[in-house]
Amino acid sequence: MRKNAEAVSRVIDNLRRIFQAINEYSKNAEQITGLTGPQLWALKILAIAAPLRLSDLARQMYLRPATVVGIIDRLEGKGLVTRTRSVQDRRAVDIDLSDTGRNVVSKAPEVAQAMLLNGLEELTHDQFSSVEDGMQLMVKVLGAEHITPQPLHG
Amino acid sequence: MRKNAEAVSRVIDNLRRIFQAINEYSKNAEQITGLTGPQLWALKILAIAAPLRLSDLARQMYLRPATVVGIIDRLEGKGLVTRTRSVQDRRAVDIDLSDTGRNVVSKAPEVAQAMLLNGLEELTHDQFSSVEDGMQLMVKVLGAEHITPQPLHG
DNA sequence: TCACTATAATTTGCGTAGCTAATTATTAGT
DNA sequence: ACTAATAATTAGCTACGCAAATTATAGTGA
Repeated sequence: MRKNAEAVSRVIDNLRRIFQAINEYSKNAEQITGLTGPQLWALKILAIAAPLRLSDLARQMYLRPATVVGIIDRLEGKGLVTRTRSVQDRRAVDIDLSDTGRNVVSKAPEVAQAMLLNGLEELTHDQFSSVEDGMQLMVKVLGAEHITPQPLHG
Repeated sequence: MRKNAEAVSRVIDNLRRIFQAINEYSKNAEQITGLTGPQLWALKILAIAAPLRLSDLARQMYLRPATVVGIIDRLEGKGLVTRTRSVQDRRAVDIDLSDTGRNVVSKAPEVAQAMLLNGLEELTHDQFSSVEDGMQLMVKVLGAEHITPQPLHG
């Protein structure tokens, strides 16, 4: 179906704005928490699923174990995370949040999340429906239905 | 206005999917072109505005000049970009695309862009209107109206 | 039981990116 | 002519991300 090129451009520009906004919130969260994006991301996953084996955490982050070792090293150095050799399988290591780690992650700004929740609440029902339908269609257009939503690390 | 919590969750999940989809296209583009995200991003900006002073390029990338020096070093090493000392101000350096650079950037997958354009074209007018309105509102919710859209570097 | 293979985490070594602070060269102002 | 400001670069640091090699443990088959 033929469409106004300007309208299409507007949509793409808005998508770019959204993408950048999320990135900006991410950076902001890093400054506030003193943690890098990947570090915060690991903590968020652990907050949901800890304790986790290092390899499982790596899988959930779509990273190689070798990479996650470094991230966990730094988080352990900050006392936010603990390593425990598994008893059943002494090759494996269980990563868990420390009390301070749990504390940090609970206070970590939920990225756009908070602003999003508030903003969405302030829309009228019709507006909200537009957002709902529009986002749904956008996911389809991007072929992103298959994607399991991950935390917007920030 | 009170809303169905599940509906709100769905919207946020879809936003996450969109964010991840863009990131995945980015990674894909990196593999295809053999260039990293920042390198491709610099090229795309240059494709629009070259020649540019290094400091101006840095400004447009929201990076420090010291960082961009490294990126340009690598692009120059690959023969995609040229450095020319400015005649008017011999402190300044003009960065320009080489012919091969122009070639590479023109063939670089326009990220989601191509898929986006096709996908959007296939929507009905009503669906497209939903996307248009929904994205517009989302930008508002995120407070992202002020953002100048940058290429989705990938 | 012994040998072999597979698996989990780690180490090593490399490249890229991002920053600040210091340095060099040039321009502009007084 | 001297000084201050500006443009790019260099030096030195941290963090990611990877592949390949290493170490320790589990499991399996003869």
